[in-house]
Amino acid sequence: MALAAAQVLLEREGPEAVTTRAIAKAIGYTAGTLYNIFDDLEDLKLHVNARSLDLLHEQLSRARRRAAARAEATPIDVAMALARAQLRFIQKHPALWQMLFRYTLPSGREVPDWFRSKVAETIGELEQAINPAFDGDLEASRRQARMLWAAFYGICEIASITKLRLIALNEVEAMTRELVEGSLQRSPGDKG
Amino acid sequence: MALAAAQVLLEREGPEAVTTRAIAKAIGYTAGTLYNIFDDLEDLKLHVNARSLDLLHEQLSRARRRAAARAEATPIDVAMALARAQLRFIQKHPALWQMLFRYTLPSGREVPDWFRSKVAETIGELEQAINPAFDGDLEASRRQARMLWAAFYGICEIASITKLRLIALNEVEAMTRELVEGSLQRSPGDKG
DNA sequence: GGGATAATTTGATGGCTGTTCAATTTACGG
DNA sequence: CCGTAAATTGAACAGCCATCAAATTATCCC
Repeated sequence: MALAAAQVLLEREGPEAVTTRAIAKAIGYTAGTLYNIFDDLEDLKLHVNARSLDLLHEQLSRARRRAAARAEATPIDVAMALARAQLRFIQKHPALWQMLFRYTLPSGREVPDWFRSKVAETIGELEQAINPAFDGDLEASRRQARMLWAAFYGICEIASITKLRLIALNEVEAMTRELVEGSLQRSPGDKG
Repeated sequence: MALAAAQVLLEREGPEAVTTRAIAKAIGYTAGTLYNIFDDLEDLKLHVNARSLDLLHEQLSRARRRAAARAEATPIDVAMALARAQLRFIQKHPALWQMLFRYTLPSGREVPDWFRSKVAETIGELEQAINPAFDGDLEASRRQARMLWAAFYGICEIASITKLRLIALNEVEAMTRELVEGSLQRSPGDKG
């Protein structure tokens, strides 16, 4: 499968090694053949990202279910379990993570709907995690989940990607805890 | 100046239009000449980013001073003023913002120290803003500032860059307020 | 001013890249 | 076994970054 080969190339030699010729050679074909399967190299990368997203979603889902199974688990506990699971994913597959979110499409191209849905489903795990804290207010839960996920995403990005050394990796968990507790520990209806 | 030409190209035709030939043509030279000034196209982009960062820093600094001048201004107010200033920058110069933070260096290349310092100085504005809330604990203030900035960065990214339609632009301010209040409204020493 | 030296600019070139497409090879059904 | 359909190829095109010897321009000293 071309996607598997692209993924291996991505993880082993970095994003710039994902070229049509390299992928084709890895699966014993020629560059032209890829254009019978995918519209584009961009299209191929999108499908690689879809696989990564599925993998991430699966691991998050597993982590959430395991954390939620404990009777004494608070929404904060479950959210933190999700954060830790995502951190494990990032550390285990840094190249996949990088391609998945830091990659930007050429101007004028849009992310297809089915991909957007995948992302929404993944964030849905966090929504389910914090849902109990919003007794029934699904809309507030959704909003807060997206906010939390985006904020956590930012922390991960600043910490790992650019190697700016602004946030050390061992600070991420503490910062995330601060973030999560700040958002969930106050009573949900509290508008300041 | 080559940097100014590159910036115009970036803002007018997007990141993929920033090529050696295009920049050279814009300033009436040939591609080769750029290599007498910069090591690399990567090096040139780095200097473009440095200019953008200077501009952002200047606008943040102005916003912080103006907000802090008001006697009744709380740290939350000043932090929110900074967030709004940064949002204005992103909306006014989307391409600069994109190149500034979403751009990733080829594997094996590091961000130089002087650039790291610039970023740290910019985040320093937020640190100064929230400093009064941490009565004297500079280290805690620094940590919280970096956390807040990274989280806010994540919200901006998810909202604007990928066009995932997960966060609408008019939700950003409310989410940021939630974020800032959650982090600053609890008493600083409060560890849950 | 003139001539030697240094700095700057160029144009051609090499090795990549994604993408297209006619020609060839392979597979399949009658 | 043959004819049609599908799959694959390899050459080619246009663009990219980067290099470097050659040509041009500027500078300085006499």
